[in-house]
This record gives sequence, C-alpha cells and structure tokens, in this order.
Amino acid sequence: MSWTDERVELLKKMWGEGQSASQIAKELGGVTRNAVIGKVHRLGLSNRATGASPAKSEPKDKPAPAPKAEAKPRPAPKTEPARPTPAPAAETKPAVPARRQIIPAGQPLPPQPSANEISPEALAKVNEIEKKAKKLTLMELTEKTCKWPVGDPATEDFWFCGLPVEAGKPYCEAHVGVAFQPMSSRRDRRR
DNA sequence: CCCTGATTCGC
DNA sequence: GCGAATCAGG
Repeated sequence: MSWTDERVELLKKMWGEGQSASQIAKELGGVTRNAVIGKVHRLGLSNRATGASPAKSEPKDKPAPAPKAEAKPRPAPKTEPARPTPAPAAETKPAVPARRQIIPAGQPLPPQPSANEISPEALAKVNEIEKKAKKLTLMELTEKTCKWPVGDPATEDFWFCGLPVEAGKPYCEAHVGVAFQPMSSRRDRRR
C-alpha cells in the first residue's frame, strides 16, 4: 500500500482526533502502526494533545547536545479544550425524566461507588475522560476496552467507557481510579 | 504482557 | 520516502 492523498488525509484526521497509531493503521489497512508513526513524523505532525506517551526518548547518542534546548515552536495547541475549572457543585445528572422503573441488568455490573466516597480528583478525572469515551455497547467490549458502564441501563443513554484499559485491569486508568478505592478512606462504618 | 509513540537506518 | 526493528516508557 502506498500513501495516497486519501490515506494521508485519513491519517491526518485520525491522528488529529487523538487516535493511536495502531488504530489508524488498522483503519487504513495494509500498514503497520510503525508505518503510520513513520509517516506522521515525515508529515511533520508529531505531538498531539492527548497521548499515552508524551514525547520522551533520549537518543543515547547526542552528537550536538543543546545545553538547555527549550525552543518550543509550538504555536498551535490545536485540540486543547479550555479548562475553566468549573465549580464542582452538586450535579451528576442533569435531570431524570419521569421514569422510576429500574430494569435489572441481569448480569453483575462493575461497582459504582457512591460519589461521596471517591476522591474528588478521581471523580474529576472521570468526568473529563468520559467525554472522550468510546461509548461502546456491551457486545463491543473486548479484553482491552474499559468496561465501566455509564448512564442508566434502562435508557438509551447507556454505554461503556471503551477507552483502552490499564494493562490487565478491566477499566481505563481513570475508571480504575474510582473503581479500586483503598480500604482506607472509605471507612465510616460507625453509627 | 499489554500498550503507546520515537528513532534509526537499510532499502 | 518508506517502514521494520528497535528503543523508551506507561
């Protein structure tokens, strides 16, 4: 396969959307993620807003060592949603229609601790990443997709996070944060 | 071990 | 220009 205009365009689009090189490669077909990454670099678009690994690598061999190279010609932050730091008021659900019936899931769902026992930071993180969730259906889940359920199973407004899981775990990083709380900090058994 | 992107270098 | 191999890291 060669890099036709169309393919390059799709590459740019997906890369811009924050898709991973492997995802892009899969979508394009006929190329490996290495090919995609190589192309991305050749095209000059390397860093993105979101990434699992924000630029690192330190060539063991640095012929021309820049003392404190910090020149950052990064004029275009592009995909950088503003972070107005909203006041964490008491709002989780905008509104619940006039429905009351709860339909059992039939299968055990992952635990969703009540908000009051989750660290505010973890919660904020979740709220943030759930915007980027893949919104997968039950059937679309794989061993590698976050299985955190969002919304009410009884409504159409229900989906699974679907973001890449934290190696081995059933959830993505953010959801791992709220799913696995240390036994401490959630103790208020007293009465 | 799974994944990510980054870099190198022969082609 | 291309991308496999390799590297570096989460």
